[in-house]
Amino acid sequence: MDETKRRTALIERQGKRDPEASRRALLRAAVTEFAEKGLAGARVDEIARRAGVNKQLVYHYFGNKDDLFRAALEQVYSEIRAREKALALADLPPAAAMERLVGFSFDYLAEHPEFIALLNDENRYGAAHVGASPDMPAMHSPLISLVAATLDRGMRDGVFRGDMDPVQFYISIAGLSYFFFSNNRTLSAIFATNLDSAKAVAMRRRHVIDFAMAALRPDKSTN
Amino acid sequence: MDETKRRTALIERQGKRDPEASRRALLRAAVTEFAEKGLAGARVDEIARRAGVNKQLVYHYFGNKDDLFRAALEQVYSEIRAREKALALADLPPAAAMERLVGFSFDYLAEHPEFIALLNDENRYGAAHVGASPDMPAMHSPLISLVAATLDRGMRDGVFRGDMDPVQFYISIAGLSYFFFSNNRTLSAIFATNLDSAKAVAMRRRHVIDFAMAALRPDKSTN
Amino acid sequence: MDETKRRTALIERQGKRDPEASRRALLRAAVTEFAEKGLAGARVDEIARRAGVNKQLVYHYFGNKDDLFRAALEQVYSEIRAREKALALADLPPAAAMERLVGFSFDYLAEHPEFIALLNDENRYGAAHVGASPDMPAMHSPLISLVAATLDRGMRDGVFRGDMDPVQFYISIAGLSYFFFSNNRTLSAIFATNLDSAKAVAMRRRHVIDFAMAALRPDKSTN
Amino acid sequence: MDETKRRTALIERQGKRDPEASRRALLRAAVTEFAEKGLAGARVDEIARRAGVNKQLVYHYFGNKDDLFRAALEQVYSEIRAREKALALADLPPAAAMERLVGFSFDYLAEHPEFIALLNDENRYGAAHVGASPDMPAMHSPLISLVAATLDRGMRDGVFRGDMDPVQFYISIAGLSYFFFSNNRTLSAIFATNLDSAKAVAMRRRHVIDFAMAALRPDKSTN
DNA sequence: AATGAATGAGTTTTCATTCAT
DNA sequence: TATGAATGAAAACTCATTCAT
Repeated sequence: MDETKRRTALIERQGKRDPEASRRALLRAAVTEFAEKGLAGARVDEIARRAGVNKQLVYHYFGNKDDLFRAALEQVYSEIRAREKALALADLPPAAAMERLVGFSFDYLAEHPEFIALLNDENRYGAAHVGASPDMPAMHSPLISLVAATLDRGMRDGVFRGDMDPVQFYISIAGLSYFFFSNNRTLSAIFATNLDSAKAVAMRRRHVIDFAMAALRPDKSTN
Repeated sequence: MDETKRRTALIERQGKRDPEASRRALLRAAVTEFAEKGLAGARVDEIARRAGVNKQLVYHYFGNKDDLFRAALEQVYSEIRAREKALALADLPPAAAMERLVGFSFDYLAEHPEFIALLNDENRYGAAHVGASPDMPAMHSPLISLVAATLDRGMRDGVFRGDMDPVQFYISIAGLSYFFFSNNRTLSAIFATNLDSAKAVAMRRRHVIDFAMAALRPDKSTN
Repeated sequence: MDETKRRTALIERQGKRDPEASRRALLRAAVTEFAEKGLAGARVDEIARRAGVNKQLVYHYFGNKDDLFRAALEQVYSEIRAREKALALADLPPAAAMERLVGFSFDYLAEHPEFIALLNDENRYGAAHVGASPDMPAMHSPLISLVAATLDRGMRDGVFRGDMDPVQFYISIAGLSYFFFSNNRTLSAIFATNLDSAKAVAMRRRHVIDFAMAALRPDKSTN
Repeated sequence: MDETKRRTALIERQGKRDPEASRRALLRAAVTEFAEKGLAGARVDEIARRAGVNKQLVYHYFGNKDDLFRAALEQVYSEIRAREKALALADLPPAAAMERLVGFSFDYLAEHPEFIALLNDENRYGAAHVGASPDMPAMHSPLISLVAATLDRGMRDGVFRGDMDPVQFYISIAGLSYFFFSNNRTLSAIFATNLDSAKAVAMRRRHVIDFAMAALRPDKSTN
């Protein structure tokens, strides 16, 4: 009895013995640590420390470091997917919808550097974790459908050029933003400016939207 | 005589007693290993093994693992810079010159995955190595001048729109190609296609050039 | 039951799962290894082996080799301090008390060569570890108070000369014993005798006490 | 001819190709490095660097690190021996001679910390190097004869007590000075004073001479 | 569910020494 | 005599993972 009481007190005091909370804390800590140091550079010790739980729980909940990375990756993917779902582009005219999509894509990367970091690492190792997940395409088909539908609407309306492949277009608009953020530091060094400032980011945002929309214009010169 | 011959053979076979060759071999091995595994994942042992020299020579010639990474980075940067210098865009009309520049940028990344890999790692660690190198901006100014000059010529000729910032434009054309290669594996998984095939690469190449040139066209609709 | 018994046996045999015992074993092994080989010559591997624990525990419990040395040093200092406290000199008349102190000082060094060895090393490196410890003076003030009090009593009684500085005196009596032990081997070589024999040690002990007490006598010739 | 000229120029320019000078430089560098870092802590690379010669010369001239240590030890021993020989105590009355001897012993250690450092290391390793040198006792007999002769003269004159063993006495006066210097840093820490200052050294010098001479006085009280 | 202790295999780095000229 | 290159063995320290409770 006494022992039980002691434990209960401990739990209440420290907020422990909430398995789901421990799991969540670990996952959040993993995303941060993997983003900062990469898969190879991240430390299991540090992840547990950040999460405020015992290191062994990593193995208890996730199996091993690699599986924890996979879970972290799925976590960030599912977060962006959820945000994309909420975009409601169908309610907007095609040009406005597309601008919104490009802007969202830019803003999301601006606000989620950990997404970029995890993706880079995953690509370094040949997308071993993502590749092992058979439901990846299904998970992302809504996105490509969204792009395709908006492109279609714009083409039908005559505001977009008629020969734009949705996958290529998606990669292009993603690339315009992604590269700016993922290589921000070396670009800053190369061009001897600080591309990390709020002003530089805002400028880039305008350029990206403008650049994408310009590329999408019908080619009047061929008339 | 025989002794001399034996020795010469030994030297040729094993590449001994040629310090410059040892250094070069280490640097080449470092580029490969760092590209494959990243800074944290790369193994000094493995680099020495690949180079066929004693591990201690890494420390002898380069100081430590970090400095070796810096040297590898400078190596790949200087290689692309050398190629860029040989472009001779001034001899071409602006549109052709720009297409060539975009095409080159794409092709170089296609052929040099190690450049992308090293750059990604450098950015993960906040460009610590590039930032420490004071001659980085100077090293790359020729490139941005090239873009600016070509843009200027095209704008003067009226074949390019008049409001294109050269730095933003450079980042955009680089991003269109870079993202495709750096994230090739996850993109392949997401879209359930193999973006690594020769055919997919050729298609992407056409798209990138087309996309960039389209964005560069003067806006006829505002006439 | 059987399983429990087996486990208990295992624990007793191997000393597992007793963190305090592991720590103590490491500290004891460190004192020995550092005494034998010095800070630079000591091997962390060997310390762990001697202690019968995993090498990593050194880093787990003590941080690094240097901190382990510091801990070993504090250990030997605290041991001699504990012994000094137990001397109870105040109960003896001054001359007897002083003889006892000098004798103790000699005996302690005779029985604790590791104390000398660690001290020598600490001095070689500029007392970096001791210097970093702010409670060193406090730790040793009882000793110097003891010497000062005994000297005072003897001077008041007229059995000691009146102008003896306690710090200088302490250094002198320590030096008379310390040098004999710390340089025992080279002295033996130089004088072509074995100063390590029980007989030689006993002779030296008599000499040291006699020498110190003689130096302490009031100077009758000045009457 | 041309080759010869080139070499001569090289020699004159760099002062190389003077074997004896190289040897001397190495020995001097070895004494310093071993004194600072100890036998285990000293680096052959560093010794060569300090001497300004190629590392291989260490092996060429001295065999290996251990033999170099032996040579360094013999070097410092022979230096103090030379100084002791020049003392000319026989010309002074016994008390003055003895004061001079004690003072010299103190001053030499004050000015030659490297002697103390090398000796400490040699003792740590069980005087392995000194023990291997068969001419050690012979090398030092002049010293002990000097002490014995001076003691004898003083005893005959009645200014020294009659029962002082020369070896014990030598060890005592050496110890009074040696311990102060060898343990200067820890003593400073323990007593919370700086025993390294010129003033503290001068004070100690007076104390040591006084202490030794007091211990040497005939015991008037037994009359 | 949770923990602190413990481990073995590895990783960077160091270093005395030898090689080839 | 002198040198720079090269090496193998070992050192400190790290880290993912498992154990015992």
